[in-house]
Amino acid sequence: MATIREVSKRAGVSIATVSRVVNGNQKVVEATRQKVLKAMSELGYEPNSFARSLATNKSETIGMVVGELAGPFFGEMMQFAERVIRDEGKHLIITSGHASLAEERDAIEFLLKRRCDALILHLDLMPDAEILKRVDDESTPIILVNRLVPELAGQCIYLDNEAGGCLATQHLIERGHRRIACITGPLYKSDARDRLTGYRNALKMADIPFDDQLVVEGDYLEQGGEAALERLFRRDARFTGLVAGNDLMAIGVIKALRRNGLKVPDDCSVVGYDDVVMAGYIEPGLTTVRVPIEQFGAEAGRLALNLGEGLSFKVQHLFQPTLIERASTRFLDANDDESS
Amino acid sequence: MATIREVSKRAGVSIATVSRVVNGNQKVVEATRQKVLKAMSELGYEPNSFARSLATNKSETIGMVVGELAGPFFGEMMQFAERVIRDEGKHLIITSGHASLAEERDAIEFLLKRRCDALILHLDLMPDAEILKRVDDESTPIILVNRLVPELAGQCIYLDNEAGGCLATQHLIERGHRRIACITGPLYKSDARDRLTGYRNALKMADIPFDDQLVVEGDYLEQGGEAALERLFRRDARFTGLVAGNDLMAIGVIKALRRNGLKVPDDCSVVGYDDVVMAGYIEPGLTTVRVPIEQFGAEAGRLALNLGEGLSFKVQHLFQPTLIERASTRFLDANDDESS
DNA sequence: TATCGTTATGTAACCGGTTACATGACATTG
DNA sequence: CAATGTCATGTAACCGGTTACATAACGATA
Repeated sequence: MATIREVSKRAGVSIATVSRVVNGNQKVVEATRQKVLKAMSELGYEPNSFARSLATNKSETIGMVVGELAGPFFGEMMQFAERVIRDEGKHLIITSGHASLAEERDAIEFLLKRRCDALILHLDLMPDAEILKRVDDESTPIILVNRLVPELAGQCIYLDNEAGGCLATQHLIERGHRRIACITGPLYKSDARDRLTGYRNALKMADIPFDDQLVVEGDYLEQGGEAALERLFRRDARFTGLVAGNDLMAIGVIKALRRNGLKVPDDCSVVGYDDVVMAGYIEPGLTTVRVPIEQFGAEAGRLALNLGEGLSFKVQHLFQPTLIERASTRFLDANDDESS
Repeated sequence: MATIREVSKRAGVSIATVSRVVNGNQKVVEATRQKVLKAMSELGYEPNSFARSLATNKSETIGMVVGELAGPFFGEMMQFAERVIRDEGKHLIITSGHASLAEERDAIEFLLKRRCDALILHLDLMPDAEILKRVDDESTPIILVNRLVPELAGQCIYLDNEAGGCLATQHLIERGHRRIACITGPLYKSDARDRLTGYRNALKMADIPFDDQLVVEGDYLEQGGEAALERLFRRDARFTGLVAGNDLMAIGVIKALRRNGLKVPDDCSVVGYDDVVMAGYIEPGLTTVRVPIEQFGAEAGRLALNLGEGLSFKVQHLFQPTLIERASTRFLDANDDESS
């Protein structure tokens, strides 16, 4: 593998001149430039990225931590982030937090050691306080996706989850439902709390009294959705519609309803949240709140490039959810009443 | 950020000694070692990975090219590969080939520039010859996943696709089907050809004559599955069962059958291939050939570590498919005959 | 006690770039 | 024509590690 010195010798110039040609940021007379380019291509020269990074203290690399590498949600986010970042000739290193706080910390350390120019973090478990401390301690810019830490709003890409929770609930209210159950995500997560607040707001706007017997805390997992539904049944809660904190739980709910001999949407309308790929494939198609995950990825990538590489893309931080209507919700007929 | 010289000064030793302590490969007297460790932790020293890579010409990084970062197939592969690689303290850089030959080339160049210690490639479009040439030219070890290039068998992790195609077909034959349609993947891909060969073998073993009117070439996409089915219909082909080259096409087929007023499995049994997550969620659950994608990921990771980092894991190269029976296939009754 | 071998540690060259500063060629100006 | 400024290019220090080789300290042996 050719070095810059070999190129300089062959072109009959100094290494500094070769460096200038390679980086194209300083003036070099055209004739010299051509000599250098010729020598470079003859030798098949490729600059050594380690040497460059050592000298410049820049890695041209963005690090990313996701919850799971598998799973539709993260896949699309990575896909779009990588696009944006590679288009600028930078690299994306992805690591997984594997859904545990220790692993999240580990993944971050791992990327910091690599001296990434910026970090895009999708953290499920790390509390705000710890994130803030890290941001203070480290000089590496940190971008947070799908999460709003108020003190760090300028570094966050997030969804208006209150609006999303409201949207899902209003969809059912508009279709005549008044007894609407809610299976939330884990309430230590702000997005789960926000979605619940949206649910309450929608009820209030429709003058439907809030009934805490209709609310259960879930865990964002499919099994958790089933379990939450069982809990509602045990309470003898009566409802004609249900909003789930995410699609996975909604899918669990639909399965559990079916197991109990109930049909969706005939006996109960169900709304999900996220619009994962599967939502369009299950039976019935899941009505859900769409999170623009591709845009999350792309914008997080751009923000990382801005903060870490000194570029200046325009970045949208706050996104609004939209409702995707499929077949899991229906209008309540005049003669329908409460179902279990 | 502290450097090795600062640590050496603080500990009152030379930089070489610090380096020895950090790498732990040469003898250092325990008392000295402790002094160095103390200085290191007091200064919060982290070795600069660029400097190290520059000196050793090793990056401690494995590069990976996948077709798409999104999508269930690749997600799981990445997940398991990353696990294995990170457990050894190495890094995984993932880039996407974005389903185009130019992008596959680009992705490889990209990783080579980074001087990865080994490359794990999931290449859809690059022909064998080009891969062989690259392997010859580059000194970086290359691992191929889900693909067998005969000359490079020791660097491949692959499935017995002939057995898989046979398995899917036999499943239908055992259930009384004799007119079995086959929608293949793109036949320039060896896996698609192998699966087709498996289909033919199964027929031969059951003394069912091969009928090329029952075979259509597809493209491994959902839409392509629908289109392929339409083509079978236009031929007036009659069959009671169908094996698809992958799950996506099988899903397309099921949709198209339903659009034509036919029920699965009542009017036609359908077998997929891959066992993607969705296969378990669609209605009816898809009977399919399971590709052990997690193992592909893990083994590819281990092989990369062996070849690129000098480790010596035991690696399994060839995997056998298994059949997952769900609800999209059924026994043919005595009174059933040909459908559409 | 002189000599030798062993072994922990130090010295310095090297990896391959970037870049501040020096240099020298040439044009411009009084 | 000397002085000055401009600008392309060269020189060399530096980034922060690794490691071959040199060195010094010490114990063993004759």
